Amino acid sequence: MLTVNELALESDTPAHVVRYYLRIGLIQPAAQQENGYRLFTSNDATRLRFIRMAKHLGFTLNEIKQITQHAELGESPCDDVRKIIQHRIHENRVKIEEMMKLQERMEQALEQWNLMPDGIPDGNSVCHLIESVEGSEGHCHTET
Amino acid sequence: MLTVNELALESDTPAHVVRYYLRIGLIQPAAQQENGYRLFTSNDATRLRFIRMAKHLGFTLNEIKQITQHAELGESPCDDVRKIIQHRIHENRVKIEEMMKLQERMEQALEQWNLMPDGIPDGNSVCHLIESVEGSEGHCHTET
DNA sequence: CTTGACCTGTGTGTAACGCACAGGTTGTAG
DNA sequence: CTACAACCTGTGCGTTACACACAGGTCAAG
Repeated sequence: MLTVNELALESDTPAHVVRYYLRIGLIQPAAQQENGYRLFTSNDATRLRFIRMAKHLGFTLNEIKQITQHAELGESPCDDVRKIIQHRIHENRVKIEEMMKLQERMEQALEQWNLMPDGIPDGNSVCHLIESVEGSEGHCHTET
Repeated sequence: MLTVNELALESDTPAHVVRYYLRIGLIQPAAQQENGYRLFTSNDATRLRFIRMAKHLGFTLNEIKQITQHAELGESPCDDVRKIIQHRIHENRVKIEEMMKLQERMEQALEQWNLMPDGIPDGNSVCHLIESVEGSEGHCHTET
């Protein structure tokens, strides 16, 4: 039987992360000591390693929870796994594009500001640098 | 004097976002009705539009708070603004790179899985697809 | 006066931890 | 056997930027 710390070492996971996973019910202790300390088997270490793999692949903890619950019932989670990854690939592509647009906006702004002096704010203006950025009035919506 | 809803319309900001900004003290009501309703001036609409501009440029709400507080005291926030953007540009570049690596991992996995059938989980394995992914054991750390 | 539509402030939930705290445990020295 | 320090334990709260729900208030129409 392993303590939280030992399980953390065994599964190459920070101990506070193990405790967090316990808290949200992603893993459960196999037993409990009289003083409240939680105990685990090497099986739990295997599961934790699985969780880290899945996270590394972009699965959320909730999705991982679903997957392990399916697996626990003997149902194959593979179909869901494929669907989730496909969805995540699309999602991630959109996010990356958004961040690249932001990157461009920031770089353009910084370059533009190189030619501008600092200013003292007055009633009309908070920071003339930010207010000078082009296109800050034209856009309108943000997708989820 | 404007109500929350009118301020939201005036500044092109969703009303629930205005309420959130009020909650965290990013904006303050100019006055208050007897029934607790908060009231604003057109100056507040200007400030809200500034906030939206800054957000669009990648500033966090906390940073915007600092900036407006500086401006309120008559100090120029421009120097901080330049520093923050520089920092954010670097940060964002790192994040984008991480997300592109994740994208590659996900795409490689999905392709690899095309050749694999679904599997029924047993005691040793939760999902053989995820467990089959290469390199899921080799890495070790994540930066903040 | 009532009905209905709309608006109000506020409590809570989200993702995935990070940090802090009070108390428990273990090892070593005296 | 005791004193003390180092470490470990569970848990509460804070983080970001909202989204949603809810009970109650306001306003115009009829």
